[in-house]
Amino acid sequence: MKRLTLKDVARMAGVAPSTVSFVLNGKAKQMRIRDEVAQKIMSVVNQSGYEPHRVAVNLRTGQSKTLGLIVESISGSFFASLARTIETEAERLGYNVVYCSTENNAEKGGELIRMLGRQMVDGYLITPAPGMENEIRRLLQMHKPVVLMDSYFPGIKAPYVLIDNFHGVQLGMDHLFERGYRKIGYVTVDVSLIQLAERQRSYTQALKKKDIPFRKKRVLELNYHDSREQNLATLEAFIQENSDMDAIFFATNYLGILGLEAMGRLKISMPKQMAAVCFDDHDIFRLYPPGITVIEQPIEGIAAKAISLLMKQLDKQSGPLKESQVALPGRLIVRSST
Amino acid sequence: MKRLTLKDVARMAGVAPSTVSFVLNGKAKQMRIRDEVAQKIMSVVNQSGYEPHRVAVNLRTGQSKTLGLIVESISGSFFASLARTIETEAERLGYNVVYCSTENNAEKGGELIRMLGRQMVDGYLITPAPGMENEIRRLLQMHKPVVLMDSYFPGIKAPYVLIDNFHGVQLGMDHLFERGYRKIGYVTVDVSLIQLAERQRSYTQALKKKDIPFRKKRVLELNYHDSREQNLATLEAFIQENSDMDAIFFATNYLGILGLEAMGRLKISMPKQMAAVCFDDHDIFRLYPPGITVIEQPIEGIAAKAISLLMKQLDKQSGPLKESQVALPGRLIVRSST
DNA sequence: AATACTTACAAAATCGATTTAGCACAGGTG
DNA sequence: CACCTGTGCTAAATCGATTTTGTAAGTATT
Repeated sequence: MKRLTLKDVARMAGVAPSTVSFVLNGKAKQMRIRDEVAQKIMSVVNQSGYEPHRVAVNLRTGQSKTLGLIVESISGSFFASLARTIETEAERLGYNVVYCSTENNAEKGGELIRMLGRQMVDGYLITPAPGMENEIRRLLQMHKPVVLMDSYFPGIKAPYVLIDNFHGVQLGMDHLFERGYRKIGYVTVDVSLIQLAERQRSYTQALKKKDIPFRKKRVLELNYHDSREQNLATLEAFIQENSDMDAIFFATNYLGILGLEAMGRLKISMPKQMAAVCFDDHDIFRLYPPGITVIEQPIEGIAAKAISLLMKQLDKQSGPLKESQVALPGRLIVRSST
Repeated sequence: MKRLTLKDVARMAGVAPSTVSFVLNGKAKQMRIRDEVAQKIMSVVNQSGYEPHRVAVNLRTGQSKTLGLIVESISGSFFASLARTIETEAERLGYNVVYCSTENNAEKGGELIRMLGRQMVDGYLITPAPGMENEIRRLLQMHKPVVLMDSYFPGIKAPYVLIDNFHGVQLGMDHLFERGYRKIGYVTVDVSLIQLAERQRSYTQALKKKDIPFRKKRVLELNYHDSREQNLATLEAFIQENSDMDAIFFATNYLGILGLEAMGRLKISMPKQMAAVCFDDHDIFRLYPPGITVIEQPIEGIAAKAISLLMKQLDKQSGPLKESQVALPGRLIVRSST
């Protein structure tokens, strides 16, 4: 009934525990174990179904074979896809993943990192939220393997993987231009994330390239800490004040959903009265009539690349990681909102 | 730079490691440690910021202070709310949570349970999928603490917590009756989950109570393994064949979303031509015009109760758990689809 | 023939905690 | 004075692996 231990296996095979360990860890050659003995051990292991005790291994080696995945919100769809890919990818490499969400709360983020540290995860995959700078700096200082996803901090030189935000917005803007839209509004939010800045920069650049004058009135920056209702009201007012707009670009899917609701309330028909493009896809954009045109993030790609960067760090420092800042292209999905 | 160990603390306090351990684990009284010494130790611990090495504790005590949460799909909204509550609740009790999704795949579910077992989680919170019966039975046999959520297996006497499905459907049906609907269809899916059976039973019972004859034609059972497109087509056909229906009850939110799409395609306006009620809420039901009336699951309640049942099992068997099969009432949220 | 070097393992230390058994001293009892 | 009982702690065993060191037997070298 009790768990089979290495010692048991050793006794059954008539050898010392260390010998079994060597064989199981592929050091048979190195330790000059006879093939005969190694085979005997392997057969005992297979028959008995012995599996090493992870905790004991962890204690001895200091390797937990566990990765920590810290995301903003565990309910987001971004996380959902991310988690799936990361989990399967990690499993393939013999790693487990523990998830944590910061709920957009820097304090909680730091606490989580420390908690995971105590739990002894081998590496961190983080979608950084404002305020987590110091914790991440600390991780780098302690030479813990880290990869950031979706965003990064300009001052901190940690490897990261994200969508090419500039290019993504450009795709959307080009698409709008192609369809003949010119009076294009932009809705963003006042969170100091680099990717939001980048997206907005791309918006203004796109206008400039088309020689369309930038109009401050056309840009709405919502307040992150305001209530949903309040933001909805602000957004409605913005749309009404810009009644001559023919399209709106939403900087995040949260904003896009808000926009859907606002336009629904104002009985503005899409795309007749106003077109809409949103950065980052969402279930609802597929289903909501008439379907919203979006820039889709290459989430699987991001996850895969992030894991691979992390593994490179875990792999007995194989040099200081060149090409460690990666931006993957997004994809335009055209639906009926444009 | 290195980690502080118990031994270090002991040396700093001028006592033996065991003494420190006793004090830290609240066994000072029991072991007759003088208050003076205990206080000295505590002050050293606080000043040095010592924290016990979880892995070592785990190895010695066999307690990982970790719970395994296994859900169908990590992207579902049910999971999202569940995970949040469970995580905070667990943290409060000094436990960590690792998540896993079965992706509706029994084989993967079993594998996960075994993986978690190797990882040595102390207890399991599971939303069971068909085919996981044996793995769950095995857990019970090994006297592993388990609590099922959202569903259960009639043959297996494991504690579970779920919404009162019968009552929930009744709420929805009563609401439909109240609004004058009589020709009510029912859409379900052919997964052999007890909660689906229960919901359907409630539907037929509700009709009977109102002396409305049950008509087989009004019930559609979609095929789980069919593609989304195929099911959509089947559903459209069903709606067209039952053009005299005045309302549809969808048994799950997945089906409800499918229904939304079907009715969108058929240009059936809600609630004018046909009303809709769906079991289990979803973001989209709030946002999709005109808003779908739903039975909301008391997810937080389920999570809290499940944790508490699990803790009772972890608590040095405090008797064989009476009141271990809990059904919590759902709540009707009336929106404009009825 | 004595020394050195391989070979093929075994023994023991180690990771960082918990827990059981033990030990020295003080005070009380017969 | 011998014996027992508490007190207040320490020493050592333990959890289940990995890894370093040790060692006996056989072969090669001088």
